[in-house]
Amino acid sequence: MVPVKQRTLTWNDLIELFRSQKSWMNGIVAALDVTPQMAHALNEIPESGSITMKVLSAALMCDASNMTGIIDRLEARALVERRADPDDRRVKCVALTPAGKRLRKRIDEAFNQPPPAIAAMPVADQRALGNLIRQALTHAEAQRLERTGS
Amino acid sequence: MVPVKQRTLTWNDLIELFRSQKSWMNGIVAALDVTPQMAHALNEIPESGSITMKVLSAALMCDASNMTGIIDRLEARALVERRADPDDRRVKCVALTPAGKRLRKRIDEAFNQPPPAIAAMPVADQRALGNLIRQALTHAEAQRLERTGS
DNA sequence: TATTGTTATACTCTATAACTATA
DNA sequence: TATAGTTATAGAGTATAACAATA
Repeated sequence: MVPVKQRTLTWNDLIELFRSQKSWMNGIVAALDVTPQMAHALNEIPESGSITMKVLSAALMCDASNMTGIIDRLEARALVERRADPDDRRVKCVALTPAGKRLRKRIDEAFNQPPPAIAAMPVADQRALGNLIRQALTHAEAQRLERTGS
Repeated sequence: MVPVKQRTLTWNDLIELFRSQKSWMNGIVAALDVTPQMAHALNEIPESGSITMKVLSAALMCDASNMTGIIDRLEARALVERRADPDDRRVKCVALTPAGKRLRKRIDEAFNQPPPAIAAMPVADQRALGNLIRQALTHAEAQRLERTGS
């Protein structure tokens, strides 16, 4: 009877799981012929309508200059298009093209699956894990608001 | 009474948590004046003794040519040193310098803490999460062996 | 003056291919 | 021939600073 370790979840545990599943995820995005960041950006652009560069770079938590490059690459692939904002001519609105919408849907489906290491667990554990992680996400969001919105 | 969502853990949940905690982690490694990959490499080099470039690149799941660059940067900072392997002159052994050992210890302590979003949860939940994630890690390792060792 | 987005620049990380030196 | 590591190269992501257009 091996005693179960009763330790809290550390950053090391989390990053180790993330790294172990990275090649699975890289394979999925590579098969769709995009990079992880391009996939993330596509996922943040609404199915219909548009999003500004500023909001997009906040969602990807990267610098605005960085966002320019990622959207450049998506635009070169005709997956998105930049539009002028009629109300404020400084602002650029990014919208999905039909091809972008199709790709976004495929990415969305792939990323809403459990990664292989999770899928190998009993379903009850997968659910317990899902509930706990989503609870952690609410704390993360609250802490983010505390940092930025004070 | 809001019903709790009973969904399994998806890749989207996991990556969202990871991204939300990334700036916290980036802050820690930046304060220690290393990049995340440099920190990871330092953590894989044993406290005493050495590790070969090949084993190191397998641990970081990156190409060998990539490993050369990361170790170059650590060596330029005098945190590690390359030694010749007396048994096989093709092999390079990487070992920590005294400064590397000190830094490795600080990294190890930082990464064995729960990230802020986890630390905000009740300790019982943190432990449950730790046990479930470490269970997932054993599945990940089994799947890795299945892929490579068959 | 402040804000949105871009350009210029520099560095890290990433992989592939060609190479050196061993085995 | 095969393996360990490096170099050369190219592309992607990252941040900072300077800039243009607009508010």
